Amino acid sequence: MEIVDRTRLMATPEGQARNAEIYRTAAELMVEKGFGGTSIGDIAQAVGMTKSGLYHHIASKQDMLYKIMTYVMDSVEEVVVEPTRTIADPEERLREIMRLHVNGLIKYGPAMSVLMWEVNHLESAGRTEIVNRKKAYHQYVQFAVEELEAAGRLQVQGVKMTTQHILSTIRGIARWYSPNKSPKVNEVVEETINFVTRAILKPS
Amino acid sequence: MEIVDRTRLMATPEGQARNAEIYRTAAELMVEKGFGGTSIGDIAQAVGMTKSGLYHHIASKQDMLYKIMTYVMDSVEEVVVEPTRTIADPEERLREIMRLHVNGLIKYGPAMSVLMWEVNHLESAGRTEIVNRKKAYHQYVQFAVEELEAAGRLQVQGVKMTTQHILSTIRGIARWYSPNKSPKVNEVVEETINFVTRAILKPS
DNA sequence: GTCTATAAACGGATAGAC
DNA sequence: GTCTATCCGTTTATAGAC
Repeated sequence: MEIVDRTRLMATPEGQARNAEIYRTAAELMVEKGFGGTSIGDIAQAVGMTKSGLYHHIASKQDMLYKIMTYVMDSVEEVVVEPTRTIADPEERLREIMRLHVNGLIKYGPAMSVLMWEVNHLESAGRTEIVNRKKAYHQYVQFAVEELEAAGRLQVQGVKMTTQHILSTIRGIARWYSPNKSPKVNEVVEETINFVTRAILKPS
Repeated sequence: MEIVDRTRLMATPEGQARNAEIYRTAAELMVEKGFGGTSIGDIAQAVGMTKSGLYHHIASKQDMLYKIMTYVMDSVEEVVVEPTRTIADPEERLREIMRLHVNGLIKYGPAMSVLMWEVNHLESAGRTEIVNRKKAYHQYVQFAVEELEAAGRLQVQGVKMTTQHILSTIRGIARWYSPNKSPKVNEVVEETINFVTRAILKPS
């Protein structure tokens, strides 16, 4: 099941395939070596170009980072938030959010990792924008937890800390999961959902 | 309750106070801007010195990173692993590991964050060494989970994934916890332990 | 132990040819 | 769309004075 078209995710507004490869490679390098540790030269070399050649495709290193984050954030809103908005039951909604979030994490690992861990390197307006969108997503998850608490189905005291723990567990997957290895995606998804729901919900 | 003397943690072998300040400041900057994004000039400025002045205290930027990680790793082994080795019951041991780990995380936040997230920037021999020590700690935690499974007290299927989720939850705290804010350290410790134990243990 | 000065390399980014 | 050549600021690191 495709969550979203892979090309679209990393495409620039012009939507060219070459750009997709550039941004994907850049994301991979940034995850491996950090934004500051990844030079334009590194990226150029990885896609088989010179620095100047690369600059034909990008505006600046900073803008690259912004574009990667924008497209991933778009995807999260499109494939995680939108499809779950209409789920009335908070437990079911939270389960679905987690399922889609983990699936996206695994499919678009590097770019999502950049979004999660390199926001500090964004500058000025772009930074504010991405930070706000990330906060909004956090709020969206927290809202489900709040509804669970209001319904008396939450086992824990702190809604905020609970939300943090849920998201930490999910984000952590990006650090240890490697494709083509033992646990299949679906196992990871299911066991993560079980882990979290057992942790936060009253036994039914 | 002091986990370990703060000066000792970041002291160089010579054990001078000035060095402690330098390494602590360096760790803070590296957490904020990443290893690659933090220059020797930044660190020098933050401690009120020139770059050359700073080089009297350090061998190289790379060596700084290695020293920070070594001392934090030493601390983890000393204040988390050693005091829990003799606890026979795996559940009690795991609880105590989590308690001490979270406490250390909060007390020595920046340096621990560097250990957790900047290992990729270590080079050659030092990198191998630190990576192995981190693996050993991971194994130590996983062993408690394995013993719980052998005793039939584990509710989950995968020991490895469970260990990852436990450590993700703990490490995540470093990303959202800010001192002098609402949840007191002890609340964080207790609720985190509850979160994890509910997630992984069969109801007793 | 801290400074000024400087070396040597690398960084992001641009101009202009093809 | 990719290249060579180049600009210029920054980076790590050292030499040597005080």
